[in-house]
Amino acid sequence: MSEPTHPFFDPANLPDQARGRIENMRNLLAAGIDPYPARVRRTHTIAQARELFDSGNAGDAYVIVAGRIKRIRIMGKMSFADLEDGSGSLQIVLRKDNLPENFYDEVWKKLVDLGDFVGAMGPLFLTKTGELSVEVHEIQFLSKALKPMPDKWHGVRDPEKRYRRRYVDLMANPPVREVFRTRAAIVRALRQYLDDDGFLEVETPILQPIYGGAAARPFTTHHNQLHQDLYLRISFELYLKRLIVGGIDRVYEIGRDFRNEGVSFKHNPEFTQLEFYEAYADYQDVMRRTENMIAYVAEKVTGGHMITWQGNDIDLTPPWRRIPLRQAILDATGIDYEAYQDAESLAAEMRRRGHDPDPKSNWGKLVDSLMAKYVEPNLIQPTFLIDYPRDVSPLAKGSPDDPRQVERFEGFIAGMEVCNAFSELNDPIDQLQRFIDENYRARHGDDEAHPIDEDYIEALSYGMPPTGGFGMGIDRLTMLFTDKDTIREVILFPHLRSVKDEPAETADEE
RNA sequence: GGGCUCCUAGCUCAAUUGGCAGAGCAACGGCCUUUUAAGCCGUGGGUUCUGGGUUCGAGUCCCAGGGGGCUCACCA
Repeated sequence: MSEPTHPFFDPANLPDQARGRIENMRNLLAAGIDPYPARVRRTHTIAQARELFDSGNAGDAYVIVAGRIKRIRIMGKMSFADLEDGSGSLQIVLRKDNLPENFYDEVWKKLVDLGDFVGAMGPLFLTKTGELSVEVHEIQFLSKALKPMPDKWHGVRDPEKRYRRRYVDLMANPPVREVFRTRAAIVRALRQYLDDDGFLEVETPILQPIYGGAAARPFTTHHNQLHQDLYLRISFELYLKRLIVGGIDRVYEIGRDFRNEGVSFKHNPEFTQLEFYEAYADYQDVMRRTENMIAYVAEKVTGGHMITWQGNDIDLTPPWRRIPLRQAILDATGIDYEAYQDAESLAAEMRRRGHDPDPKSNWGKLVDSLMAKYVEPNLIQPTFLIDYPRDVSPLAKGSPDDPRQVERFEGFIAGMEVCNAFSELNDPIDQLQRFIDENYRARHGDDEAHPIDEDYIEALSYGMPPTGGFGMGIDRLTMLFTDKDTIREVILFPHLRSVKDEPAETADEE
């Protein structure tokens, strides 16, 4: 059994602790002990062992528990160690007298390291101080850890280390696991809610020849055999609405979107989205469903409707506040955007009031920037802003009484946009015109504008019933329920720049 | 992309005005059969992110680069 020649395990490259652990592993092999056996005869998870003892039926029967050694306390001829598996942790007690000849001194004290996985066999008992423990008569190695564990008390703090090596974060910082259990519970509750209400879960293409459904720049990729450029989807919207056309009246998808844009505390290049579409519903129906759905999730995850986020107590009980966007911006800035019918006059008014509008913005984007800067951060309690400018909503249905507005809302909690929804535009002629407008913008510098999706127009031409559509970021929702202030804490492997192993040498070359 | 800021032992963190690079945990050696962040005695461990520069002397000051964090811009 020769070891590979690779710098990774070259002792010359290793810190002394890792070197010592590899040495211990070799000594195990030399003693005829397999450091990486194929299986363990585990009889109980740690939680099951505790239940067994609590039931009073444990008696003197031997159990075998297995897990990672988190702490060791050697008291001479007797040792205590804390064993941890996915269900909890349990103390094991070793006495020199209870173990095979020389095992205690030569193997346990010398070759076992913190972080190793072992199986421990023996009866359950209570120590003098009342700690449930296994009185160990036999220890089996399950997996040797060749790297030292982080600090047993402080864990690992450096965010870069935590995100790049999330496995270390998870093993050293137990609360992190809880975040991802909560995240799973949220997704489970959403599925339950929608499934119970007759929604069909589907999966639509991630690789798309034409991207759309959101204002964002895509990632581009290429299919070699077909000589075809493809995009990673930025939304599911246009595919899900094709399914509405096809007669699937209630449909949803939970999956990954990819947007080629900046990274921030609430933006990751790939993120998880829920979208649902409901035929014969409008945005008012969707609003009611949204607040009920999130309240349902809150009940499932927390048992109630109250959450605390960064010190703010937030009440998710329906109904949520509904404020027309126009009113919200008027209240926050004193600007009634309806009084300024084009970008030039609105921008002028904004400048008059001391704002600094982006000169490239069209009217809709100016309105949106006012909302994002002066309204959104203050929407701590759940709030729907309703009735948006048509300019920024190329897929939403116009309001019957105001051609400049669409039937759209966004939901805000804790100063963050968590969802976006509207009455879907189902007039294929209107939709085509909007695509043409977008395409014009795209060719004039707006790199987030939509390309024309002719097949989507084709689909609408077969007739799509009045439909309410909805999209929500699962990551942001998880931030709320786990009281985290950055999206990186709720994504297991958030995007980070890769570390170049090449020194700066190449930088100066021409 | 701009501004600010951080990067020191396996981990968590110190290091005065530029003056021998330290502690706790972890590791190694010893004592210890009821500990639970065990304790006690002793020992080793550093490319101070990388590369230049200033200086008698650089973790510290300057320049360039890499990575992280915050923030602004951007991101409906």
